[in-house]
Amino acid sequence: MADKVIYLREKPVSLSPADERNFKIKYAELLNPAQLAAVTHRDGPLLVVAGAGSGKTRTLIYRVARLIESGVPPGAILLLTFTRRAAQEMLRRAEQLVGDRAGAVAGGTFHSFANNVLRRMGAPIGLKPNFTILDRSDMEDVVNLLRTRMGLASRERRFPKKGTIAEAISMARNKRRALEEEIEIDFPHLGEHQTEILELAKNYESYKRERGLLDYDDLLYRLAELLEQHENVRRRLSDSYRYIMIDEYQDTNLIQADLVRLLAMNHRNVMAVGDDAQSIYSFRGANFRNIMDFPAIFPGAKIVKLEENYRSIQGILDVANDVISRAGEKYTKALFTQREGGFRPFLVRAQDEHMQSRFVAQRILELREEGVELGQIAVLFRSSFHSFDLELELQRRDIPFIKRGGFKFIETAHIKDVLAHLRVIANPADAVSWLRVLTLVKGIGHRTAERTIDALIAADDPAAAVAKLADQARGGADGGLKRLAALLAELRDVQKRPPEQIAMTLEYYLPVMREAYADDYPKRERDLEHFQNLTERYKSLEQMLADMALEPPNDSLDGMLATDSDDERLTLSTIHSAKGLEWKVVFLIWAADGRFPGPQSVGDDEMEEERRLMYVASTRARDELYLSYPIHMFDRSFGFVMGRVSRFLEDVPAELLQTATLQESE
DNA sequence: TACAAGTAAGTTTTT
DNA sequence: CTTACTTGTA
Repeated sequence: MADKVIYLREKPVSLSPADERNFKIKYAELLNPAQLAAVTHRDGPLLVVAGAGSGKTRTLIYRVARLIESGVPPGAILLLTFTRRAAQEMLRRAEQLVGDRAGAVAGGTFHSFANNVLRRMGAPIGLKPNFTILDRSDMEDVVNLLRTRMGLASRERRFPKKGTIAEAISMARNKRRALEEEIEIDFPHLGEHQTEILELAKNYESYKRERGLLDYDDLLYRLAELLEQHENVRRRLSDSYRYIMIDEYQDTNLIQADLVRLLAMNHRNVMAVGDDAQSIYSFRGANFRNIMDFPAIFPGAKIVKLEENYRSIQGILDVANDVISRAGEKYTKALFTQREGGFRPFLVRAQDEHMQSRFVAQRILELREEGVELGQIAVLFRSSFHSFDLELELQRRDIPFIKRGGFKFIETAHIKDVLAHLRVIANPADAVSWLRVLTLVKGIGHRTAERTIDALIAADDPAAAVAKLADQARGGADGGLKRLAALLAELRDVQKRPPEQIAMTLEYYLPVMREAYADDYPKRERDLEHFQNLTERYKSLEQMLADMALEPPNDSLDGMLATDSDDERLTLSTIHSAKGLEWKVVFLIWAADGRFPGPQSVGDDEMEEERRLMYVASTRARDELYLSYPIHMFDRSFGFVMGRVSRFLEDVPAELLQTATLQESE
């Protein structure tokens, strides 16, 4: 941004019909009236309540194009979306409309935006640009460390485990509650440990602050802190991003809504797009009431509703509308479509899980015969383990697939091990990674590692400090420490690029790994190879590490052949990860009570969210929708029990669904 | 003090 | 299947 930009802001620009001729794109011909109203809106707050498949993305893209065509510099537009993938996809489509200029639009998730701003401008609140981002399992590592350090582990009453504590701490922050209150409301069974947990949470805060560590929640909170306390920073950001657009607004939480308010304080040019009926992230503190509250935060906001669905045929929409119509909460709109079609969604009863898998695999093969590409088909499920049996069946039949959501291979121990070595190079104060790196050395356990870490952090040259440790080491740890010192020196010495640094780390780590995971190291080696390929393109270590924490590649390798392109692969996905996507044919497996909704959805609010999930799942389908469930399902404590169809489908009128029972052929 | 092996208990969704 | 904690051995 070299040129100085002067903004004229006396009056919102209102275009008379004649002015339309100044635009290359014929907006009025390409958009319906509601979409057009949203796209041509220029200054001031705008809320777009957009139903599933109503052209929400299209509206955002055309608004970006319209702004650019009106002379707004692309760099002054900030597009906050749910995943960076979504942002990139939007910008790609915008580029098709207005050309390369769209590439300069800023975009990403709240977290990645916060990361960038804090690295660039975080100094006033005491942040160094090389801070480390802790993902959830890093956070748990720290909690665990403090738990042992505080002597909370061995007591008569079992102290809650690290995951639960981390969950409570994070949830409190996402819902913007005091931890006491959060424990009382969502974790009443932890009440007896409250004093210790509060103490631990306090230690966790100072531990992070002292070592330049930020967890996911810190990214948002510290950005808010920066904007609130330093008006000059806020002004600078507000001046550079003069038009802010937020996708999936129903899934933002209070702190994110607050960030929007702060960023837009100086110009109020905010466009929020969302669907209250599709809010599925309240477990992360998201609150769909943010949508309703938008006009209160931004008085005078214009509201546009998009209700026409362009995605699904009427038969699919009828089922989806019926599911959501039984919700306790009344939603703002009902979808309609002009896509007629004779297909009614199938409700398929299978004898057991394996039969369900065979049905899905068989139908997919038939569809392929009919000319439907695998890339046009998806299988959705509530929890990622629901697809295990199906994955085996797909492999058996050589159907290539890609799995999204659930398991992240970046979180497996071996990948985290490799990353830890690079993280201590990027931020030598990163105690979490030091702990990992040191305990990997043979002869060093938690005790020794912990005693040593503070000295390492204080040292100017960590590699030399490790070498010194090797000299003093007892118990056969010296050899391992020497090799580690050599690696660290090598990694630090030259300004190498991530791919080389990873290659060097692997040379050191692979022998260590073969010993540590003697039983399954071949699989882990393949993972590491895949990981190496993924990181090939990175030029900066910091960028790579930030990406790995914020946008981890979460595709599983299983069932994926190197030769398969995206079009030739079936998608398996959790419903959460399918958000915003669509396919020609969608299968929803395990539509059974006890799986979907799961056993832990007991409260009314939780059940409402499960219902919205069912709505999201069914509205992903364009032409065909198959809902299936097994009537015999395995339960840990009861063995095989009778399965029942999901309560959300139970009351759907019979004429809206075709029911089918699977039969073994002779 | 480090670590392997064994027992027992709890299991969703994501940045 | 993972995590927490105990016990036995070097």
